[in-house]
Amino acid sequence: MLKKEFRLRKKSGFKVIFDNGNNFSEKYAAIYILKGKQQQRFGFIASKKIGNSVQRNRAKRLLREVVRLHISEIKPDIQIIFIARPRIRGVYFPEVETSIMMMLKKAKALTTK
RNA sequence: GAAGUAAGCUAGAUGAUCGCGGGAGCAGGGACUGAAAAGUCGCUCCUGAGGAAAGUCCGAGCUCCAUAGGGCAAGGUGCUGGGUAACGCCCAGUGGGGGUAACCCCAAGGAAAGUGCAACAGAGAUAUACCGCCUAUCCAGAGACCAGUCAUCAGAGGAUGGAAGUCAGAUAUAAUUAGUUCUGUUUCUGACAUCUGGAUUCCGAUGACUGACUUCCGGAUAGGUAAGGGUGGAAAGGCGAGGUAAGAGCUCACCGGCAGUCAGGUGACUGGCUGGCCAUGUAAACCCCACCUGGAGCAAGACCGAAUAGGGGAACGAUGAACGGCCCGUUUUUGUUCCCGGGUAAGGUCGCUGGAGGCUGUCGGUAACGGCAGUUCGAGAUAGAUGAUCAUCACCUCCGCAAGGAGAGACAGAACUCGGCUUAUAGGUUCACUUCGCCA
RNA sequence: GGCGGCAUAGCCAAGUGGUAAGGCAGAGGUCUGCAAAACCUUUAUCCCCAGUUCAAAUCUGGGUGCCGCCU
Repeated sequence: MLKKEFRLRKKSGFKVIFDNGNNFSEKYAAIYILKGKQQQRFGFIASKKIGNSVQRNRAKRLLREVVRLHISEIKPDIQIIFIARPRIRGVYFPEVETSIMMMLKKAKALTTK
């Protein structure tokens, strides 16, 4: 779990990103991404397609863990919404991690070293 | 040892690193967000999912609507007694059903208050008479029997006869002889048996007619009957005996049900005695009886803050609104609906967890449960915490002689809080009991 | 989180305990020189599992899936 500072907590915050952001997707998740001069924030969504509440919570925790471990690599002025997809059920963390990081790199959300 | 029955327990453990929610303490100097209320950012310690947290099916607390009131309607529950804050839950019993048994299951009041429904089949579905059985009368017919008449046939019988035969007698004759002596032949008479013939009569059969009687069959009418038929889930208690024209609880024995009564039990109910014989099923159909239920739900509701408008027009309107089925009653004074235009749409805090709480002991109670004493504090989020990685051990499966290796680990995530029910669930484990087999 | 509703053939659907209407679509056939139209035929685990009843799509209980309302 991220600190509250880095969470998207308002409905309008989500709405702005959905309306103006770019979207990417891959096997385990889809993302909406918005770059600009805002506070760095992240949101996580798991719909009922994913499964019951245990499976939905598990999906969001995996995505949060990816962000937590790699937050220093992500650009500081960016807001991202992660949407879990049904195939994430039963998958272990390392596989999700590599997959998500590949996508973020493709979306140019990482700081260039 | 095998197969079961029942009641429980558990729901991997330990450690390390990096994180998250909550509480307390420290720092209270500051920084940031915001219009404000308020929130975010540091360190230490403590703490952080379940037996079902689930389904939301019942019951309560709590909050608002009136201090939650009355009647009707509507809904729910439904053997008895107890437990409980309450319940549709639990315990103990009663009755019924299942199982060899341990044990399990049952929405189990009333069908004799009334109404409805019971398709198809069947004569008939809550009362019937179709077939059948029985009685009486009538009609027509048939068969058998009786009497009479007629006809035919068969049989018995055998009159008057006929034929040939045998025997006896008489006569004539031929030959013969002593001799009508014997023999032969002819004719006649008699007897016998055979064959033929068949009158009257008798008996029988068949047919026709007449008369009388009885039986049977068919039909009609008037009744009696509910044994039997066959349908159906269900056909007027069951079965047996007596009884009857035929039958029938018509009578009787046993069983079952009902009513009354006596005894036992708090009661459901059980047992005994007596009586009479009537009752289809369905109430998870309406209904009757007893008991229960006011409505909404923490997105309840309260407070703080910001913005704003107590805007304009039209219609309805005290038979209004609160009041969510109706009436009464109470309260309120403007209310409701539609149209036009404007504003807001990233509010916050409390409610929020110490409670019908857990654990231990003891006492009462068959038990559910309750009393008393001691002890203990175990989540409180709001885009919604409880996670990720690694190591060791334990359990299960597979490979392997082994060392070891590989894999799997269920159902499922608090959302105001409790008590239940129901549903999902890999495995592991404890105690008690039943049946069968084997050994001693 | 709370409250409420629905489920009948491929689709739309009627159905008051007693044989599951109807329309569209599909398939086959009749008709036609070929089509269209018309006509005929055909297709049901009444979401699932139990219970009540002689009998359940219907009544009752439990489950599954879908939809809607309340900030």
